Amino acid sequence: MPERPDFRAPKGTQDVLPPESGRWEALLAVFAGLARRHGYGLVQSPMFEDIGVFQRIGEGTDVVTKEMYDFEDKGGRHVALRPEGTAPVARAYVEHRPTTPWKVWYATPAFRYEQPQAGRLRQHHQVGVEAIGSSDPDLDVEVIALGDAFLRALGLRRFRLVLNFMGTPADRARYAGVLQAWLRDRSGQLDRTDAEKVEGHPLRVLDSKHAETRAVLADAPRMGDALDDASVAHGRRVQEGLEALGLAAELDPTLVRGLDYYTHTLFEFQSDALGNAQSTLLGGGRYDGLIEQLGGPSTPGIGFGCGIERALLTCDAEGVFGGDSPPLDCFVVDTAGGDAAVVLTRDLRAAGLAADRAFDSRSMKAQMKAAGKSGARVVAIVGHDEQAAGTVTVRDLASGEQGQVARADVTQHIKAKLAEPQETTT
RNA sequence: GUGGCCGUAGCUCAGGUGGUUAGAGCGUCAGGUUGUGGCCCUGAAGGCCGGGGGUUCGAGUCCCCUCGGUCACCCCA
Repeated sequence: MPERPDFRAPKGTQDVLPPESGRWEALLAVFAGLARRHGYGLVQSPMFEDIGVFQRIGEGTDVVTKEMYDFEDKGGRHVALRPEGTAPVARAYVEHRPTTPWKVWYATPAFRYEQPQAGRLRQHHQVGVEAIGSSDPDLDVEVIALGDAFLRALGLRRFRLVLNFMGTPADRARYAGVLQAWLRDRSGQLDRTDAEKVEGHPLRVLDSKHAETRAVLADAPRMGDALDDASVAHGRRVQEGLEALGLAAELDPTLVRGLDYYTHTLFEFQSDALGNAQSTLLGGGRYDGLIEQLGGPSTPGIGFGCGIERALLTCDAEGVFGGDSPPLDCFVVDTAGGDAAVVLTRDLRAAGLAADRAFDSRSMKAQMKAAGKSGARVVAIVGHDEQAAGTVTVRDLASGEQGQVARADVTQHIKAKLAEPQETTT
């Protein structure tokens, strides 16, 4: 006996099917609309890049060093599936040199080889924006406000905006050195896993969850003290702008993000709806050195990414952004066979209506059941009687009223009927 | 990558201490109404009990391995 195949979606991936996928369509439409109104255009770039594109941006990060899906293609090129959305856009900017400020948005899968759990997948999806070519703090404010507007448009309310400022790459390096020296002297008091980070990534120790470490950190040197005057002014202007828009932000000097390229403004929208482990809904920041690292001229940039699965999970937790798919306008029931249903359904659709029908010559009762389940407002019945008389029976599913309409007038009649306020009786 | 918990029809689940043909609700299909949905009634289909190995006269129930999910760590969206 041959083994029966038993294929499943790969570990850490999932199929999104109707009706759940209706929420994806809606979410994407919300994001696309907001991006357009903010002056951002869509960018579509490859799902994989030369692995160097990603290695350049995160030499010390887990996302790049441990979690990448990389492989050699048949031509011997070492490529990687994108683990995040910013680097490919930055690479495209360097390649094409569009005029600045270049404001773009994307919706993309992202791949990371990690241990999956709810809200953390090996293939997840993000919507995001990037704005390249301006260091104006007002742009930071615009990007953050766009993130806020998006979450609110989904109906989310129970989230908070957390901010930090890293300063210039030089500020950041200086602070990392100071912090590292300070932590070295106290490595015995830190949690063991945190102590191991001191040499490689001292900044990572900052957002530790371990109580021992947090106690030590209480009087560690602050990042804010390491910033130069211009960096301080940038941060202040961002905070003023957010305030002018009525956006409450909480400054957290221990906020550190997983990609190493951030400078100046760093931000996250967090929700505790999913528990601590997956609290970040949307995160981003400025990356003023990134374009240069990818071979372009020194060019500032800022952006964010938002995880779609996580956003939807958070919507569930808050009981918002439900998945009511738009109902059908008309369902065609056919008991006579022949071309009547084929042609009528086409005509309804051509007239701009959402129309569907039953197949497989099912009984009228079964077809009516399907019509009811479809949520259609009206049913158009074509049977022997109608075909003989050159008419169609049009039934209003909510009221149960029905009548004969001349075949030539059906689409007009149904359109007019749909324009009437919906019956609520019976 | 490490550790805990879980894995029975499409879905949600029930199946004391191992014992004959593995059950329910919902969903699906058909009939009750030979051209009329929702409610109701009747019936049917649908299970390598995640997979493999072992213990046993006998395993959905016990043991081992494995795959998947989930939670925590880690990391992050």
